[in-house]
Amino acid sequence: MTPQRRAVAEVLDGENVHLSAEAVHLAARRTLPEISLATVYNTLNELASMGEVKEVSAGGGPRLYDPNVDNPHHHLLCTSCGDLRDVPVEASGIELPVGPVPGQLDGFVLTGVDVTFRGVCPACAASVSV
Amino acid sequence: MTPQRRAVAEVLDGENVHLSAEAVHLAARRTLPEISLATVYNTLNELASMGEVKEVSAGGGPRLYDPNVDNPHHHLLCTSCGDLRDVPVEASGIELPVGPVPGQLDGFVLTGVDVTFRGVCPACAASVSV
DNA sequence: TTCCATGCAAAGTGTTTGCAATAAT
DNA sequence: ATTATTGCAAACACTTTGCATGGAA
Repeated sequence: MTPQRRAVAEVLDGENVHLSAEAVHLAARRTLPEISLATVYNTLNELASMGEVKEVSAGGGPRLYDPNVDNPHHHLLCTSCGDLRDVPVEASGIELPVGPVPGQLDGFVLTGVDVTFRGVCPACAASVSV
Repeated sequence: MTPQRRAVAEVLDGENVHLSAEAVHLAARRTLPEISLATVYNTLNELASMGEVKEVSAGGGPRLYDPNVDNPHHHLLCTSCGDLRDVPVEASGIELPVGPVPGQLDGFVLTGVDVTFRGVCPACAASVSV
């Protein structure tokens, strides 16, 4: 556990709006100014393969990193500014299949389901109408 | 309507496995060998903004293009080979909210919901176990 | 000493853009 | 003649990789 990894982990910890690698880099620099972007990428990839963090691809932009891996949740993407936040499952009107998913899926071995709501956040809606 | 656009449209038409821009380029070359990749990108972007095609971002890989914009459906992504195919809604065990979505979503104006199942396709499962 | 993580810079992917040549009205 | 579209190549955004350095066991 190096200072760099700790810095990256601290940035992610407790976030509910998900960050890009560059945003993580920026934030991590506040506590560790000499950390490099490559190290942030490497660390994020390690965290992802350890299952500490989940990579989510939002629209066409950069990959975002979601530290909330324990509570099942959906995502809410602002297609205007790219912000991606969590949505509690019970607020979404969608229920995930509880049991094993039906075999209709062509013999796939399923590992998960992602649900992403797309829309325009209040801030963007306001700035468009101005 | 130029030959290039027709070639791109023809490639996409009727596909149920979604293609990357490069795959579209490759396929379009079969009928129009001189078509350029840039034109494929331009055309795909136009089709997308006209609503004839939907861009979907699969994992970290290239963007994929989904010509099936009329029938609501989910997606099934093989995280091993990157293949993305349609799933009929009724085969998924997930029901999309029918009415207006609850106001719990922080005042977002919703434009859609994407549901993506992740898993490993039979072909990849077989080649892993070999 | 041995090892691994870092930082930098270069290379790699995927996508967009500037511009001259071309084709259509 | 005017306008829009193409192809090419260069630029661009994001991510990964190679390699020399430096710290920890």
